[in-house]
Amino acid sequence: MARPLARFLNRLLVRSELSTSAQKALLAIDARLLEKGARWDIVRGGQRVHAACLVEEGLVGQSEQFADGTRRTAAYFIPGDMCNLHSLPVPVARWNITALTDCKYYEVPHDALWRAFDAHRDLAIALWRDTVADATILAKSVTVLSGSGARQRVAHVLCEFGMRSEAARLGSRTAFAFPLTQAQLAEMIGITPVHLSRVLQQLGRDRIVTQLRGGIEVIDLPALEQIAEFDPRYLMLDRVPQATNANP
Amino acid sequence: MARPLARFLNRLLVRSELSTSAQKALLAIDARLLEKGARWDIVRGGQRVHAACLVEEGLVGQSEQFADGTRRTAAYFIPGDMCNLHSLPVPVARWNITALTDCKYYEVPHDALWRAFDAHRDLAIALWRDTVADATILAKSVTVLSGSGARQRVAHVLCEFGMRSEAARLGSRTAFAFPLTQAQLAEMIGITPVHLSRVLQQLGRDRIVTQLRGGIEVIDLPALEQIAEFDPRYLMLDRVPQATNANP
DNA sequence: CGCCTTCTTGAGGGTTCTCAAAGTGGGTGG
DNA sequence: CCACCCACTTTGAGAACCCTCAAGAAGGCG
Repeated sequence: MARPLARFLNRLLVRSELSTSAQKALLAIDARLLEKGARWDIVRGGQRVHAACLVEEGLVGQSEQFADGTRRTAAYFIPGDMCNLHSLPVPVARWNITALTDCKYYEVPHDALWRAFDAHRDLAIALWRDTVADATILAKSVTVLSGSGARQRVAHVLCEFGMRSEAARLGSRTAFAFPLTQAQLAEMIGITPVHLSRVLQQLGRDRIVTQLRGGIEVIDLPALEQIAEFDPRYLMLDRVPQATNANP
Repeated sequence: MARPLARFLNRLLVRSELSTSAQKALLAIDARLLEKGARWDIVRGGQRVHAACLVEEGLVGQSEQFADGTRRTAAYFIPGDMCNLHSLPVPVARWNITALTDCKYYEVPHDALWRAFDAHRDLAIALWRDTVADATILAKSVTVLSGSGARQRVAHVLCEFGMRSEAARLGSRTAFAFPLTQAQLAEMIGITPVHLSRVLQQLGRDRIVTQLRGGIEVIDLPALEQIAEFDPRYLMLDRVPQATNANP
């Protein structure tokens, strides 16, 4: 694609207004497209990072390795997400960035992003805001994990994944690709694969969701959202009021 | 105090180098000191926010209200933390900011922060980095909640609270004020108060921690850190390499 | 066809929850 | 100084949820 950052611009525009000059500056950035198989570590914790990773295809996770060798995934990223944007202000990685499935991603050099950051105040704020949006999703994960049982956790992640897929124009909130294995999903929501399998079957028997090959179809979205107590506002998919205070 | 943001500057300096002019600009910001009792909502979700809140005394939480009236706290803030810094790039609150104990805090007007942001590039990056540090703590909470039992959760929050208290010069990592009730702590780590009580007693019987009046004393820090699998690097308390790419 | 990964099913056990009641301690007013 | 009240903590017993272990079924790919 001629404009590697096209999808990322689309994501930024969901949450921020951007001047045409800022948009052009972003689209002018060149980036290398890489392709890796599942379980490839794009970044390892401790590394000095010089580029951010823009997911183009597949799914990427932010995970941590524990003493016993198991991994725990704190967040996932879909195409259009800059999974590593926080590496710009914090260039030493504290987390592993790992391909959860086969995937393609762009390596966007930090210095190009810094130049855009310095040249366009609205873009600088949009980038900051984007990392805050990711943080809000993490905060939501904390409350979901700390306060609900397996059925609600599953329902919530399905609601969120659908909404994010729709916002990224990858599908609709009721029918979307879902390439994770049950083992991966189970680990993300903090239950065992065995129990996840049972919960998904129950949701199927209740005629709320069905699993297709590598995809999810939500049959009864209101019911699913009620189980999840899903309130999509935390995703910030509406354009929030701008920080209008201009440089005096 | 003549310089309301003195503690916040201290926190920023833990993670970022700042030019003396940036430091002066920060210290020159004036802010109103407010005092509120426990359970006071400093900010309610949905509100348009015009000031960030710098905790001066007491504990502040970032929480969400659920349909059944219960609250779930995703993060806590200690003196020196700007609990609301993300409101600068995202001025519509998505969370409640609530006094967990009686507390004092400064209301730091957004426009003053924006002026400092615009005038000092290093400060702008330090502010961004600070919100990323908060996000990293949230990510850590996700992995702790999704992957461990009650004993490890308790151990982890005690380790983290100690380290953060020490970094903020409020105590040491083995002896620090801890003004939360067991009910509040239980809700934060996703267990019931009843069970938390039992876990704390067991930690006491094992001679690992003792509870004082409104405080914690860690008797056996290595044991506690082992239970928690605690690795303090995620707190970013060492000064990370600067993003040195200057404006060309 | 055979192997590999993934998903499913079953049974038993452990952790944590719920509900209820009693104990503790600080603060207040008599 | 004592009595009372309130919020917080502790204790106990039974139940629910989820985990562990193990084995079998299903699907993709050589």
